[in-house]
Amino acid sequence: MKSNLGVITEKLKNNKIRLSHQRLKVLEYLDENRIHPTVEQIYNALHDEIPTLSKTTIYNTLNTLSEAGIVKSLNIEDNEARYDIRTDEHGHFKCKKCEEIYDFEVDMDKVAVKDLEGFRIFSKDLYFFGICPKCSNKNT
Amino acid sequence: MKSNLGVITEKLKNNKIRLSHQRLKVLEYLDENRIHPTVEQIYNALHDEIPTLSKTTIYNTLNTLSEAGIVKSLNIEDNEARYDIRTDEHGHFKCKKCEEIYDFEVDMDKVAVKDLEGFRIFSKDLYFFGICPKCSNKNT
DNA sequence: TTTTATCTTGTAATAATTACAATATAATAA
DNA sequence: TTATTATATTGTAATTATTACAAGATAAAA
Repeated sequence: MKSNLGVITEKLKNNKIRLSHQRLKVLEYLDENRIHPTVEQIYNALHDEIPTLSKTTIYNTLNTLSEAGIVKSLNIEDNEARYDIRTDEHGHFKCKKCEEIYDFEVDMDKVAVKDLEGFRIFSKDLYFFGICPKCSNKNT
Repeated sequence: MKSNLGVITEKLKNNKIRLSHQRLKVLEYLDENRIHPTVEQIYNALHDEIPTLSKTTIYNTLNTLSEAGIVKSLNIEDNEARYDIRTDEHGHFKCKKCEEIYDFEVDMDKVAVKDLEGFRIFSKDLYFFGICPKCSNKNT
């Protein structure tokens, strides 16, 4: 499976963000692990390869990248941010049992929305909660 | 404007939750101040009236009430929970300028959702972000 | 290669939330 | 009403996520 390093560096260059080793590794990790990881998870995954890596760097990197619109930060429960390399409009389903987060396609324009005349809308977050098929089948 | 103390106590009794002074005050505050407040805001508002009130109590209360489905906790940005006494399905718009949160009506069933066959869905959170009309009109 | 602006790192600070034990209180029974 | 008891409240301390900051390191431009 070929990595998307080319696409990643291109995105950074377009946004005039320096191509540091750490930034590339964080983005590569997000690209290859579509699990909507927390900072902790990213840190644990990259720490072996980059022993000097600091958690502050991951926070700085993700803040820079979300401001540039290259990654999307998710505030889905638990007061711990998660990060998604997909920035196109889609929904997130979180399983209450296994805690896994699934992407799903959604047509936000079909949401019937009254009460928002005169509101300028920049972004839309849609979170569903429930039990995923895997956990539904694991019943006692 | 008559308060809904009757409705509130009824809800607690139905859920076998004790009618403590603190719980009633927190619920009354949420009912009369539809601003989706943080724990901090609730604490500041009630502290004058109940000088011994502890922040831990507010956390405990809100956790109990959300588990019972009497209030809804919102994870809308900033890693600081907000609380809503409305528990029916509706969306939340957060203004990026004034930080105010607005309710809006939404028909979630109209959201075209593929990819969720076999998923049992318990709840749906919809958050919009942008600029509210008040702030749009405050332009330079 | 040199320069310089910016990044990374480690530590310390901040902020939100929870754990816990002692005291207080609501609900129940007498 | 009073006594009992299970549960709630409180204050403090602990935990966890995130940010602030300054010194050293590095990517990009000259």
